[in-house]
Amino acid sequence: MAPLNEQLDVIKRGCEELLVESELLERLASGGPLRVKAGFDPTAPDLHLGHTVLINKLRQLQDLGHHVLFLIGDFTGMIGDPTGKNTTRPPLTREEVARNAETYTKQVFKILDRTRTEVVFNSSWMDKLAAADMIKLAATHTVARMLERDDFSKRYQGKQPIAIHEFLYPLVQGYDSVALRADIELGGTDQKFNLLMGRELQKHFGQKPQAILTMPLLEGLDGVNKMSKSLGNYVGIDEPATEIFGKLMSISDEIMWRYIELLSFVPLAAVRQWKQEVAKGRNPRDIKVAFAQEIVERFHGSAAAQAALADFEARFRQGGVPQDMPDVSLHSDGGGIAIAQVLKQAGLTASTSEALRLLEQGGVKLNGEKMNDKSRLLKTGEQVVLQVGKRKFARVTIT
RNA sequence: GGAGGGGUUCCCGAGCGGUCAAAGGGGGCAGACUGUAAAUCUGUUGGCUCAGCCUUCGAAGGUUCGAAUCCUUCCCCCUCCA
Repeated sequence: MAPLNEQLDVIKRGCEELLVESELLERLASGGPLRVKAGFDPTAPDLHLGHTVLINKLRQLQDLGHHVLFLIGDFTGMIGDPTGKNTTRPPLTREEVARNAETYTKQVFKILDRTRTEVVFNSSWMDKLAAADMIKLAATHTVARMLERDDFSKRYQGKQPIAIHEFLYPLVQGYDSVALRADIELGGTDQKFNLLMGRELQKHFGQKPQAILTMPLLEGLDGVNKMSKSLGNYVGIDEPATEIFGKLMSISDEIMWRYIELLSFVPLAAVRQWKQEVAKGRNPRDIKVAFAQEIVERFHGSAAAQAALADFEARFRQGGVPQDMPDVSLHSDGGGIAIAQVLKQAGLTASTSEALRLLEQGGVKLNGEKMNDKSRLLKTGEQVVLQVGKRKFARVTIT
C-alpha cells in the first residue's frame, strides 16, 4: 500500500470537500483496506459521464487497495430520492428498480475493478427492518434538522409539497452506512446532507463516523444544469462512439475546461499548457478533439476513436452524410407516400405536423438537396437519403 | 375540524362566456452565422387524411346556441387557526 501522503493526494485530487481529513488519515494509518461506500439511485438505466466522475474516483481508491461497496439503492429507489428536485418524484416499482440495477452493474465494470468491488442492495437489510425500528430511526432527527437541507427548505419556502416519506430518504441512506460499517462514503456535492446523516447515525449506533468525500457535479451539455438523464443533456457511456464524439464536440469552449478537469486523465501540467496555447490563439477546437478522442477511446477503444473522428470530419467539415444511418423500408399502396408521412414513419420527426413545419422552415434535405415541397410524393421503387436538421438521417426505400 | 388561496399546453405564468389551440417568458426544434461550437438574430413549438377537421385548460357531471372561463360533486396542493 502506498505511503499515506500519496494516498491522500490521490483521494483529494479533483474533489470538492473531504470531511474529516484527520479522521481519514487515522484510518489510513491503521493499515487495512478501507470500506468505501458509494450509493447509486437505480432510476437511470444508463450511466453517463456525470456518474463517471465519482466512479473514476472509486477506481482510484481501488487502485490504492481499498474495498468498494457499490450500493444500489433499490429500497431507497422506491422512495424516490428528492435531492436536487423541487418536486416529489414518483416512486419506482420493484420490477423497474431490479431491471435498472442490472443495467448498472453491467456498465459500471467498464471502469471499476470487478475483483475489488462488492455490489450490495440496501433492500437486503432494509426489508428486514421492522416498522418499530423505522420509527426509532425516524426519532433520531427532528423536522427542523431535515429542513436544514437546502432543497427541502427551498421547497418549503416555495410552498411546494414535501411528502413525509421523503424525510425518510436521508435517514435510510445514513442507516446504510451503519449496516455496511463504511469507513468513507463518496457522493456528489448535492449529497452532502445525506452523507453527513450517515456520520450522525453511525455515532448513534456506536460506530466511528465515516469520512465523507464529495465530488463536483458535472454540468450537462447545455453547460448550465447538472448532467442528468431526465434533462436529456447527458453523454451515456454506452452510446455509439460517433454519438459520444459528436456530443462532446458540441459543448461550449468554456465548459470544455470543466469537462477536462473532471473527466480527463491527462496530467494537470499538460492541461495548463493547453490553456496557455489557447490564450495565445490556438483554436480550442483542437483541444476539444483531443479530449473527445480520449473519452471515446476509454469506452470504445482507440480504433473507434479514430473512426469517430474521421466520420465527424467527413460529416461536418465536408458536409457529407454519415457512414451508418438507419435503413427504413416503407410500403406504398400505389399512389406513393407524401413526404411528411415518410419523415414521420422513418422516425425522423415526432409527428406529421412537425414534418410539415420543418419542410416549411428548410430543415429537410432529400439526397442532400434542401426540400420544401410539401406535396412531394415518394413513389414505389424510390430510394432516397433523408436528413432532418444536422444530425438525423435515414435511408428510405419505398416498396 | 375551521378560514382563505390555488390546480392552464414540456416548465413558469396570463386568460375569467364567444375574436382561445389559449398572451408573455423559459426550454426544445429548425434556419442564418460558425469550429456541428457558444453567444446573437429569425422562424417555429397539440394532433391529423393540414386553406379543413379532431383532442386539450385537475376529474366527472350540468347550465348555455357557445365554457379554460358559470354551477354541482369529487381529487390534489399551499397558507393561517385549532
